[in-house]
Order: sequence, then structure tokens, then C-alpha cells
Amino acid sequence: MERLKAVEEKWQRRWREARIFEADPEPGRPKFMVTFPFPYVNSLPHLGGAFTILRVDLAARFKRMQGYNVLFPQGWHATGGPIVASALRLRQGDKKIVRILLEQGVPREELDRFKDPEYWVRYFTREWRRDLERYGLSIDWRREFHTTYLNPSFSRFVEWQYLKLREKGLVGKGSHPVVWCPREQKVVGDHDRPDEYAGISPVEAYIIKFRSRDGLVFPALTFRPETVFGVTNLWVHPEATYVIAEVDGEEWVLGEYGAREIADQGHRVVIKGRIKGSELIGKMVENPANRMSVIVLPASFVDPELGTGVVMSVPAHAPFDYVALMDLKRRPEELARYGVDPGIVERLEPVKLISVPGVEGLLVEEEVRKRGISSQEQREELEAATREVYSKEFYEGVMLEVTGRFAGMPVKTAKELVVEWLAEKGDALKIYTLPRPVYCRCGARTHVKIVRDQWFILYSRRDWKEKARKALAGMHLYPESVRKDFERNIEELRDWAFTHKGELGTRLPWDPEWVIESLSDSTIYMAYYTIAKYTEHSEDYGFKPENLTPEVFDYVFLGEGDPEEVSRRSGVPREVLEAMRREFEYWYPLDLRISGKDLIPNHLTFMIFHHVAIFPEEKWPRGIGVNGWILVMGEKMSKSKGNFITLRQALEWWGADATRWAEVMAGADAGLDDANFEPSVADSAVELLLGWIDFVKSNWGRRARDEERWIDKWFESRLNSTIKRVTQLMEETNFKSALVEGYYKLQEDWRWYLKRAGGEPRSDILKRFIEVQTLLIAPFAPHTAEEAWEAMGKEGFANTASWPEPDESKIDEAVERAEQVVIDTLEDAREIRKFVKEPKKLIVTVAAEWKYRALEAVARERASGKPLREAARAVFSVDGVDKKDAASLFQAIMKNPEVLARFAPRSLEFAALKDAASLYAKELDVEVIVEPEEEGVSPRKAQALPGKPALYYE
RNA sequence: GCGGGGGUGCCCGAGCCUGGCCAAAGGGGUCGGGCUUAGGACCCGAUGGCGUAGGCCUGCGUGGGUUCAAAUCCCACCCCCCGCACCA
Repeated sequence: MERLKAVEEKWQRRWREARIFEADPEPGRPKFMVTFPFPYVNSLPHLGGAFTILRVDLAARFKRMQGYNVLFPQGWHATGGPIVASALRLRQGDKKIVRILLEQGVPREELDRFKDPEYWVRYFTREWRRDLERYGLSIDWRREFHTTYLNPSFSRFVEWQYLKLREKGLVGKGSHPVVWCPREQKVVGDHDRPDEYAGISPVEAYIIKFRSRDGLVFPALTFRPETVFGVTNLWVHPEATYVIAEVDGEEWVLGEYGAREIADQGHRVVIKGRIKGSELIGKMVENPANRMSVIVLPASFVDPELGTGVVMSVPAHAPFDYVALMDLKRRPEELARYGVDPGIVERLEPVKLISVPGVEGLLVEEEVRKRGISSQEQREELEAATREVYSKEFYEGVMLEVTGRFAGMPVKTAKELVVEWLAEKGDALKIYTLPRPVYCRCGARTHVKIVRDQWFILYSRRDWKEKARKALAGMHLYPESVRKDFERNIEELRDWAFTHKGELGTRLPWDPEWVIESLSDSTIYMAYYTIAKYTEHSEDYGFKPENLTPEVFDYVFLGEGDPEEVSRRSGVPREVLEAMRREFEYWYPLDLRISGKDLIPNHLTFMIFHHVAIFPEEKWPRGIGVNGWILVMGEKMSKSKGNFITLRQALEWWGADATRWAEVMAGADAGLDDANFEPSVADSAVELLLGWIDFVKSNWGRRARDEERWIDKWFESRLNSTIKRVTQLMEETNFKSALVEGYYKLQEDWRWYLKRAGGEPRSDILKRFIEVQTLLIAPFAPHTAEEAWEAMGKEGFANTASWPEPDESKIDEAVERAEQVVIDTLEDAREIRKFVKEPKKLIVTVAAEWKYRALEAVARERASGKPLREAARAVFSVDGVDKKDAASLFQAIMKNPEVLARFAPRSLEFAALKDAASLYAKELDVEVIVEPEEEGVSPRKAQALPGKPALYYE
């Protein structure tokens, strides 16, 4: 292990010294630009990110060996909330953050500095770079940068992009619901909440106003306005305190929470007083849908801190209501306590207003019975029943007579119309609320607020989508099967709220109280890599970040304006302007972006949109590759499961090459499947890599055998066809398959070759094998490959050597098939041997010449698409064969149709088997005779088929 | 709910698009053998069941179907994972 690490350090140093990964424009030389989405730098890299970026490196190294001028740059993302949130939590003394930082290897005395978000950015960009370098990535580090106002040059670039979008009319203003913390006065994203509240977002709901005779409004919150026709009563919590508030000029009674929420959604709310729930019980209110008078009753399931705290009761269609009503009926004494005549409740019966095919009575009743629910305290069961009833009735239900004008409509349609109708009369309104309580990290209860004046990117514009589709159509996708996902994403992408407050990022140039949100500042930054060499080191080039005016970018990226003029006005030297323009022109478009599958619906789709908005068609991205996530030992990485591995740990345990190797073997093909990293694979990779270096050292230049043997042809064919297959797989970014073919299968072939050649390879083949094998693994285990390359006494680096070219003239499918017959026949011979006691001799009979002719005829028929039975009839029309022989061959083909794909020309099979006779003798410990059927002595010779010689032990 | 990915032998994992070379590659594990003072590493063999001649039976989530032939194609169902936005 230490030996491997020393090798890695040595070659990383030499690469650095030789600057082989620093790429500059070379007019006339084909280029290849490949990128990895910059990671968010709030923690150290782990195996997950390492996995995807490794695929980028593999593509880069492969293309470099193919002779391309390859640019692989890397930047860092700091935009957004998590870093700010963590720094804040640290300031508040949050133990968890302290623990996380210590786990990441932050020295205790340095902890205080992380109270400043800026320090997080500086610290983790440095640590990421350190890890990635040790990982052996072929990055041009001169183009490194990070985002946010902490990097004014990049901020200038982002501003330019948004000014452009605004010029083109692609941004606009609107309102948007967010989860809001009233104490901290800010939006509460997932990272601002304790974990158990992650992922809960605002949902649409409706308030239906039930009015009492004295004009008090009871705002019942519901997700199913269409059931208003079946309301038997309202529910309030008897113990809760409600507020009386003036809402948009009416007097409402509702929970305090609901009052806050409504106030934040554009309604004027003035709290006038408070009232206990119990005091509301017994009041009569009017159902706005049918003018019926209904009573307010107590229910313990009502949460006054959810929605409005007032619930309309539809026992026929809502399990909670049904069960609460039953509860009440059983306890008349409870009602008496509130001065309600139990007789009234006794008379309340569910009103059925929706019918579902296949359900006679009440679906609710069925569900409640099925789940054995008897009390409203069984929340969990009731919630499950509710989900079931809601979805069944929503998708299959039809409105009944009692719903008047809505009768006969599917529930799906009626829902909208009922709301519309009630809203017009002023009896209903739409609001947003949270389906479950959500607390902010600060401990405050959050609610939904509608943010006004929010800025949107107008992705819904048809003309924009059209261009995005066009760009997609011109792109290579790896794998191609994700194309339909992208098409759908482009189609369904809605306008995107792209600004925030109080987070890291770049300010919106024309409305600086807003900061551009993280996904939105990361859309075309790949273009920035092409010039980052200059802009990130502006002092070396005689300008300052503030010189990067929109005009400068217009010139560099769009070729607009006269360089002399732009230089004079901006203060950026003319030669620098022109150099940046040349870089961009040379490197762009982006050839390949490789990412995890999670970025398909957002970042990658945004990238397409923004490129087509800003750049001319010839600069639109050319390719996207995606891969799944990495699992460790079959499970998602997580600290609690104990299978969380940081890149740093992996490098410590296995070094770079073995870690890379194991990650590739985990499943680094293109696609959406997740890969499974097994530490044991990394363990054995260490040995395997050292083994290859040793093999090269002891075999390079070794003089073995010079004369030609049959098996040499086979191995040369295999070697060259392997190169061909691996090259194809590398092109498709199917790296695991490439490694399996290019290493494991090739090694297997080599072992067979040695066995067949009696341990003596032909000298020139040995040499070529060592070269090819080293080059084929060079992208995967670059350090190991260099070490081997050096051991061969080669000049330069393996990693800049030419990718091996297959010698087509040496690829001979027939030879490969013939040798396969040798391999399969040995298997068969072993199998049969088990059943023969003390055999002395094995007779291998190669089928008669006419059988080959017959099979060729059948194979031709099959190739033209005939079904097997018909094709096999071709045996009857072969010259000079009698009917009986033909018939038995026909039978044999029908029984073993696989021989059709297996047989080789007879002379080759014969030669191969003859050559293998000595091996067979050794392996089976018998004397071996290979004979042609025509002159055969074997009693079983008639069984011989092309591709399947007859075997007989005696 | 909508959309996507998946369910293969003790474990991991190829194959599935383009049906037969599939009892199903390759690892790992286990068992046996070689090497070795021993262990490790390495090499060879075995690893669904039955079978004294290459065969038969069972088998790739479940149940059907198409076909001379299905892990592969079609239909239905069950289960797991992921995305559905303001979040990197």
C-alpha cells in the first residue's frame, strides 16, 4: 500500500512539473472540453462526488490519449444558504455543527473562524483541491475559481448574464409561496430546519366561509371544497384559544396561527380579541353552498395551530369527521357540558354526495372498519384512511344529486368549479398552507408566506423552450436513453424564482436587495472557465475585476464591439481582451458535461436553456453524460449506517489508483443505475495494480519464443478486437464495461494464451500485450500506468501516449470462434470424464466436411430471417448427401441450435483442436487423438457437429 | 397521483434493446487441491438437484401469454429506490 502511495506521489509531482494538464488553445488541433458541475463546498468530498468526477477524469484522459487538446477545469460553488446557515448555527453554539466540523478534520482551535461563512468557503475550497489532486485528476488548476461576491470577477460575469436575460425579456416579476419564519423574518429552506421537517412544502388549500347569524365568519380550511355539500357541522377544538380578527373587513374567528398565515398572504388582518373554543360550540352557522344551518361541535383531532383551526365536517367522505361524529354520539354527556342538546347530534347523519364505482355504501365506513379504527385518537390509521378515500374519490368519484348543478360531474372537474362558484359569491378563497407543522431551526413555528415582487426566470416561454429542444436534439447524450427525460423536463419546466435574500451569492444588478439563487448562477459558467485563467489573476494581466464591464463580456463571448474601443472604455488591456476571446472561441462549445442523475431535472436543463438564450447556436453544449449515485456495500452512504467514506479516507486506505479502480468497478457506466462500491474490491485492486507493475518489470524485454504457433493468431485477434471494443465503450463513457473488457477479460485471455502456448508467449506478442494493457488501464490507474511505462524505459508519460489503435488485419472472427470451440470442448470433455472410470484415451472427432457445408447453408438462411425450422431444411438440398444423413443432421440442429452461432470453418476447428491436443492430454490426463469424421475410428463419430466435435473415451 | 430507475444464483454483479452459443460472464465468499515450516499472497478445480457419456429436472419478483425456443418479447400484478421546484 505504501509502495503504491509513493508511486502516486512521484507521478503527481512529475505531472505537475511537466504541466501536462494545463491546456492552452492550439489553433488547428482538435480540442475537447469536459466538465464536472462544481461542488458545493460546505464539507469534504466523499465517495459520491468522487465517483462522478472520476468519470470526468476518465473521459479527459481517454480523449487526451486520443490526441485531443483536452481542457478539464474545476471550480467551486458557495452560493446559497447552507454555509450561511451553518455559520449561524455555530455562532449560536450548535453542538452538531461543532461535531461535524471536527469530524471533517478541522482543528479545534480553528473552530471559531467558521462562524464566518467566508471562512467556510476558503477552508473547504482549499481542502477539496488538496483531495482532488491526490486523487490524480487531470485538472488544469489555473482556471480554478469560486462563486459569490467573494469573487468579484465571477460576480461580474453572473451580472452580465442576467442583464442579458433581462434585455431579452426572459426575466419577470411575480409572487410565490414560501415557508416563512416569523421570528427570523426569512425563508426557511430544508437546511434551516431540523431534519424531521425536511421536504415539507406549501400546498394549496381552500377556506370556505360559514357565517353565523350575527355575521361572524367561521373560515373552514379544506383540501376538498367539493364536499361542502355534505357538511353536517363544523369542528373546533374546545380547549383551544381562538382569535376574533378583522379580515379584509369581515369579522373572522380562527386560530392564531391561521391569522398569521393569512396576514402573510395578502390579506388585511387586525386581531380584535380572543375566545375559547368551548364558547363557540353550539353556535349555528350557514353553509354557503346550500344555505343549510349547521352546528359548531367539539373535536379533539382539530389542531388549532394548523390551517385555520376551524374544520368543516363531512362524515360521509372524511374518516376523521366520521369517527369524531361517532365519538360524540357515544358521549352525550360531553355535549351537555357545552350546553348542546344531544338530540341534535343524534339526528346528524352522513350525507353521501360522491359515488365511487364498486362501492355501495360509504367508502369511509369501509375504510374505518377495515383498519379497525374506533377513536379519533388513532391518528396514524386515520391519516392512512384519509389518503385512501381522498385519492379514490378524487380519481374515480362522481358527484351525486345533492350537489345540485355539479351532479354527474367527475370529482376532478367539480372541485375547481365549486371553488370558482363559491369564490365568486365571496364565500371561498384559495390559500397556501403546510400539510404538517414545520419548525425553523430557531425553534419558531413557520407558516406559508406569499413573497411579492419575486423575480422569475420565464422558462415557460414557448419560444425559449423551442430553442432548448433544438439544442437538445443536437446533443450527444450518454446514455441516449435519458433524452426523453430531458425532453419532458424542458416541456414541463415552469418559471423559476431565482432570487433570495440573506444568502451568499451575487446581487441582482438592477435590484440589489436580491441575491441570485444558487442554481441560477450556475448555468453558463462553463464559459467562464475558458477565460478564468485571466480574470482570476487580473492583477497579472493589468486590470481589476471592476473593469469587467458588460461590454467586455459582450466582446469576449459574443464578439460584439471593437476590441480597441472596448479596451479603452473598460480598462482591460486590448491583448488580454483578444486572448480571452481566442480562448473562448477555441474551447467553446463545451463537449461533454458529466453529472449525477440528480441534476437532470434542474441544473442540466437550466444549462441548456441559458446557453440557447445567451450564445449563438455553434456554442451550444455538445454532450451530457449522467450516472447514478454510489452506494457503499449496497446501501446509501450515511454516517448512521457507518458506511460513509470520505475521499480522504479512501485515499488513505487504498491510495488513488485502487480507489479509482474500485469506483469504476462499482458501476461507472453511463446510466441511471446506482453503483455499488465494495471496499473488498479496493483491497484487491491494491494487489492487482502492484502485481501489474511487477509483471511488467519481470517480463518487459524478455526473450521468450520466436516461432509461430496457432494460438498466437488467436491472441493477436483477441488483443486487437479488445482494443476495438474498449475504445467504443470509452467513447460511450461506459467505463466499467471498458475496464472489464480491457483488463479482466484481456487478462483472462492472456492466461488462456499462456496455458495454450505451454507458458511461452511469442516474444513480440508479449511486448505488445504489455504495452497495450498498460495503455488500456492508463485512464483508470494513471499512476500505476506511468510506473509501468517507466519500467519499460519509454519516453514521456503513459498518460500522454497514444491510445492503442486496433490492427484490423489481425482481427479474425473465425479464428476466435475456432478457439472458442477448443475451450468449450475442453469443458465438455471434463464433464463427461466424470462419468468414465479410468479412461486411457480420448478421441475427438471433427465433423465431416459436408456437415459444415450444410450448416453454412442453414446459417445463411437464418441470417436472411427465416425461422429455425425452415432454415434448417436447407440441409436437405446440400449436394451429395443422402436423405438419411441429412435428416439426422436436421434433428441435431433442432436440438442444438447454438452450434449455428458457434461453428468456425472446418480447417480452423481442426487445426485448433489438433494444436490443443497436448493441452487436453495434460488437463484430462489421457492420451488424445483428434480425427476427421470421414476417417474416424470413434464409435461416436456420427455425433460430431460443426462447432461441437464428438468425444469418446476409452 | 404524475414521471423515472430497479427486483438475476450464498453476496455483489453482467446479460435484457437485437429470443437460441444461458444453469446464466466476472468478482467475493465457501469447499477441495497445489505451493509453503505455518499463515498470507499466488496458482488449479468445485460451488441448484439428479445422473457411470455431453442428458434430465428446477431456475432470473409473481401470475398469465406469444414462440419450435423466453432471464430476454407482450399483458396484469406485487415490492424497493428516486424526482415533482426556490434546494444544493
